[in-house]
Amino acid sequence: MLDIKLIRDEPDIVKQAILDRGKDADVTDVDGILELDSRRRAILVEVEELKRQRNVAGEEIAALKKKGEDAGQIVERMREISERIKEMDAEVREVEARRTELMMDIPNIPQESVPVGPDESANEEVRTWGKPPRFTFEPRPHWEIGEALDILDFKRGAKIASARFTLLKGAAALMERALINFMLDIHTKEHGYTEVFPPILANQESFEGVGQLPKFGDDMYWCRDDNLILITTAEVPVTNIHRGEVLAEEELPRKYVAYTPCFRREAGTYGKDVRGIIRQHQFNKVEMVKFVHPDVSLDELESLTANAEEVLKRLGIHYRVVCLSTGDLGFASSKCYDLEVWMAGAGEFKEISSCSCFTDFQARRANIRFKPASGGKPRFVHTLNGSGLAIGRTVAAILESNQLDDGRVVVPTALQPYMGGMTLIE
RNA sequence: GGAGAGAUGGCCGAGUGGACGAAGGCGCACGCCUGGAGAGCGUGUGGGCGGCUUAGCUCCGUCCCGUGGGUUCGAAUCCCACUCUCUCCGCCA
Repeated sequence: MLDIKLIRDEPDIVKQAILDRGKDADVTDVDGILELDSRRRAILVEVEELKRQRNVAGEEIAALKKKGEDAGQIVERMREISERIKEMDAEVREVEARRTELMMDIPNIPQESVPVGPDESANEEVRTWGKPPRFTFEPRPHWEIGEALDILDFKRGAKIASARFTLLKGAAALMERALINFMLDIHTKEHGYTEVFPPILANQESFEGVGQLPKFGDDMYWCRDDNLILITTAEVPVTNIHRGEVLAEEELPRKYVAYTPCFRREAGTYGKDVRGIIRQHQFNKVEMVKFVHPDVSLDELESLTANAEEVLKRLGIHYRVVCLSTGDLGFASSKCYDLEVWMAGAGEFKEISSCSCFTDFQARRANIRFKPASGGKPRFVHTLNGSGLAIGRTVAAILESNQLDDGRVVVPTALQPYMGGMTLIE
């Protein structure tokens, strides 16, 4: 959520941001908010004056009664005022609710350094690492490799659950587990993150706190009987660790890393990535989340991205870093780098991590603040998060990058200790 | 799932329908005291919204005692619903 003061003072900046983002655009909402906001304040001034009168009268009544005198007249007068207050309070509540509703749908303001453009075609490649592997044969996509090795079983995954669920067997299951440990170890032991294992179901407030509700409920699995939702990413529970809290400035930055399964209905992606394990309803992910001081959030985005990149470097997988354009930027994000890994079999780059700075957008929704060390009022922290990395896609990338002409797959050296010394999948 | 208890300021803890947001204590901050520290003494110690002024960090108002409603001229205090925590029983990885 944006600061109402920003919308008041700089409505044109907000409108421009909405236009730059393209698709969610409805600039008239800003005017609607401004109107409701001034209505709200006008009523507030009036009703607070009435409340003041009520408080004064209350003291008078108490004093009169103490003296044993009759306060009937004042009471009678106050009865009317109270009635009026009740009406106006309800009005304020209603106006406020409508204002908040509109505000919840306004996306974050992109950073100035974010390229302006309508969609992913305007994204900017920031850097690349490594080179695409060369083959003396036609490299195959991971689903062919996986089925041939009998480690990816799509048919049975579908039988057990539905399409876009995959049964991992043998070396694939082992690699999945190994990658989780491998990544967690890097981030906890070398990058200074604290490991957490959060609830995999979260309530509605938690989803609202990170900006996934009310807008994107269609993509979630709801347990309606219990009013809980399967998390779409660890960002949801981990960011909400500090919902409603005031941290000490000295506690910043707070850095967490979590492995969790993630669940997405992938509504509206029919026909996209239908083969393989790129787009699944259930997938594993290691996620980094940071709570930082507002002054350093963009630096923290760079280091967060570097932390994610480190995993790919250790695994020796070719990738590039892309700065998303305004049109491709997530709703809550002010700046975002995607790490795209080279899928040797498919011959294209695929997103494997998304590292975002949300400035105070999530913190305002989730009410996460810090107390400045120099004193003064609490301020909103800035939040960031990034995958480090999506596990399934990493498996796919390894299978495709490290395949041999006979169908076997070389286990990356760095991962071998995590797979019981296995060097080759055959 | 059944039965019961409870939710007050950073923490502990009192609280009557009407007294700067609330006794007391702890903690914390500043000051005094001290050669220094401690003790002691003194002062202070939350947040949201809004107004004025256009920035007072020591202005004014309003709201906040789990959350949301209700009763009342007035509610932390009475009523209702919900949420959470704790104890016991049952079931269970």
